[in-house]
Amino acid sequence: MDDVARLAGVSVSTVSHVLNGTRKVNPSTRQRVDAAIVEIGYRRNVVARSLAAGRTHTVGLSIAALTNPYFGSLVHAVEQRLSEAGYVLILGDSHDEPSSERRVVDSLLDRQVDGMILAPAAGSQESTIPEVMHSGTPLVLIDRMLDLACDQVGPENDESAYRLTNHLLDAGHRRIAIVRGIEGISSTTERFAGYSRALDERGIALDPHLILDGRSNVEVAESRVRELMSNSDRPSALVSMNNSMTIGSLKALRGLGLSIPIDLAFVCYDDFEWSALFEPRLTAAAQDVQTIGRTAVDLLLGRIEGRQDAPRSIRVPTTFTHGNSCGCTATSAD
Amino acid sequence: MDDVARLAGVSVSTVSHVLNGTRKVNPSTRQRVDAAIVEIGYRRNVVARSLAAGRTHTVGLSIAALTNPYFGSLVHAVEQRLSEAGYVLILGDSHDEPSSERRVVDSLLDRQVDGMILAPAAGSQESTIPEVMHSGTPLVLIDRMLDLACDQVGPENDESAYRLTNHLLDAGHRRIAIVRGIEGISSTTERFAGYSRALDERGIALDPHLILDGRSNVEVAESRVRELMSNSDRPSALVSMNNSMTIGSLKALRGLGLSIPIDLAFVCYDDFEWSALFEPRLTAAAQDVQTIGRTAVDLLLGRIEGRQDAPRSIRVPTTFTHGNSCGCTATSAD
DNA sequence: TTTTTTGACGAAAGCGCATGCGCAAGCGCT
DNA sequence: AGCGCTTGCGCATGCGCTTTCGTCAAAAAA
Repeated sequence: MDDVARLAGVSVSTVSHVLNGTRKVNPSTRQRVDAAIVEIGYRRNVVARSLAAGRTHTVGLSIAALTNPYFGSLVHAVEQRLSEAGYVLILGDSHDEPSSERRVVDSLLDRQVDGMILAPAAGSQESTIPEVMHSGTPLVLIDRMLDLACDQVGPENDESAYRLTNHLLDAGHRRIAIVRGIEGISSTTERFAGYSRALDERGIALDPHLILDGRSNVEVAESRVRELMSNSDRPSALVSMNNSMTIGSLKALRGLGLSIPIDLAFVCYDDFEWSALFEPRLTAAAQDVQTIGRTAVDLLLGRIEGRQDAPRSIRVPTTFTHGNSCGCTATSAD
Repeated sequence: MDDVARLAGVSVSTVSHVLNGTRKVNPSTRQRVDAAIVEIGYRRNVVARSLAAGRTHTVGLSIAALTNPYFGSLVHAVEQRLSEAGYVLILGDSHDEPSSERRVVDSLLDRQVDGMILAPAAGSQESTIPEVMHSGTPLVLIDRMLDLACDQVGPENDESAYRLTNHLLDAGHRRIAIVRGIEGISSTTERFAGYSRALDERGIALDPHLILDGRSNVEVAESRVRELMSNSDRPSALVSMNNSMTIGSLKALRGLGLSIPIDLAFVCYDDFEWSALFEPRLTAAAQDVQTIGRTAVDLLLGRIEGRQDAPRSIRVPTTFTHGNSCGCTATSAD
């Protein structure tokens, strides 16, 4: 920048101002500066700029498990919105482990991110999120809701699970099994609550044998479902609580040579891009990942801009898709 | 840091040195410093550190299309390796557009990334990659190979496509159609070359009607395949050149009520996590995304560390999976 | 005792920018 | 001519660190 200033015959502050448009500069001067910039091939140093200005135009995203395509889409949505707003994305994966999450978060904080979006790891350490809040860095939680006073955006869980379960109940099923996701996160808890509520309303008691913990891991889900379905007293229906659980379940069923919906009615939370070409078509509650991501970014940018109102907690509704995996004949049934 | 130094009764340089372990410090002093750090709740400012030290410990990744799950996995592999090495990932999406790519790359360069991994956008501007090379920032190209003197790592294309095509030829097919990906990238060119070569070796001329350009877009592929298969003189086999093309093709076939492999033998480049539960099971050449990502990072870190040898160009082989979509009876046939 | 070596640390000069403060010149006005 | 006002720009400080150079005392060698 010194060189540019010298070549253009102005001071560095003027160069800085034409670069940022932070104050009026005489058109002719501006041109000289621009020319000098091109001639030298000058490139601004954003690190120095960040240090001097106290802002990095950087947002950190700590994702729980990049392996999950759901989070992949989330990253995509977030990146897109951020870059539109002139921010840059720093990505970290916590592998759903509290200690990793801690490292990621610390690293992001050290890097002076202007804000942070966090998909809490399962069993996220008590201290790490409060640490962020305490640091003053704007924060919004995504996907998994916590009982904390900060902005959050996630999918509608309870009602969607309730609806899926009810759909099976309406079709006459009474022994409905469930494969849950990983423990300790709101998604799992709330979706399970919706399932319980639906059963409860019909006076059906929860049967522990029908409650499977797939721990959000495809292999685990597969083996649990395989076990369940190898018994003689199989359930007549199964509701899967997230995409990994669905893949695991389907693998298990396929492995056992069972077919949907003949041997088992099946509905699931989360949908897939390829579900349209899958037989049977899945009856599912699909998340609107795009909206979740965008909303989170908008919320965050608002805070960065200085918004001071009370924390908001936003739920993005799911879309119910009726396929034939549930085995019911209704077309637009509920 | 000033505060810490004051509280510990030492100079800032000592604090810096205990923080970084850059010179011997008397244990008792070190403890005083550590205590002061904890007491104050001090957190290092990586931005200032980067400015002073001239290194950011940051690597930029410009991906061609985050929407594609393949790139999602790539991001995951890269992030993992980087974080193991103590680096942080800055992510940008070029949406397969040269102008976007330009912006992303410039932004990364401005941010003083220590190195950069780039999945070139289709039709990447002539100038943008040379710009990076010229800037002196270590660079490795990923997924799509270019005719440039820099490190590159991508999948084996030609041979894999050759093998897939040959597999169909061996089964007796003679009219074999192909859905290609987006133009102007090595993956498309090389895979097509493999296809051509296979046909050529059997003395079969290329039939323009059987060469479909899906432009790496699911919808485009779907409509092209639909067109093709609506004709009376259908091919007896189809080879799809990447995962989006496969989804598009399958959608089209399903839409037309055609079934694989009865109405059409099908093989594809790229495999899916869910392909195991898909009927028919796909005969496919699967990329080893994990290896590609890791290799790229290792290459890059080497350069960052100062390696100066000639640019390497690494091809990661694919894995051939024999399903039943090809309609042939052989079990381990080729 | 004197000299050399070594270990432990401080002072200060930047790194490349942003930005508050201030100065000078030009303007219309009284 | 004197006044306030605007426009256009330079000076200099500081953002929070790293790192070179140098100091000083204690230990080792002479």
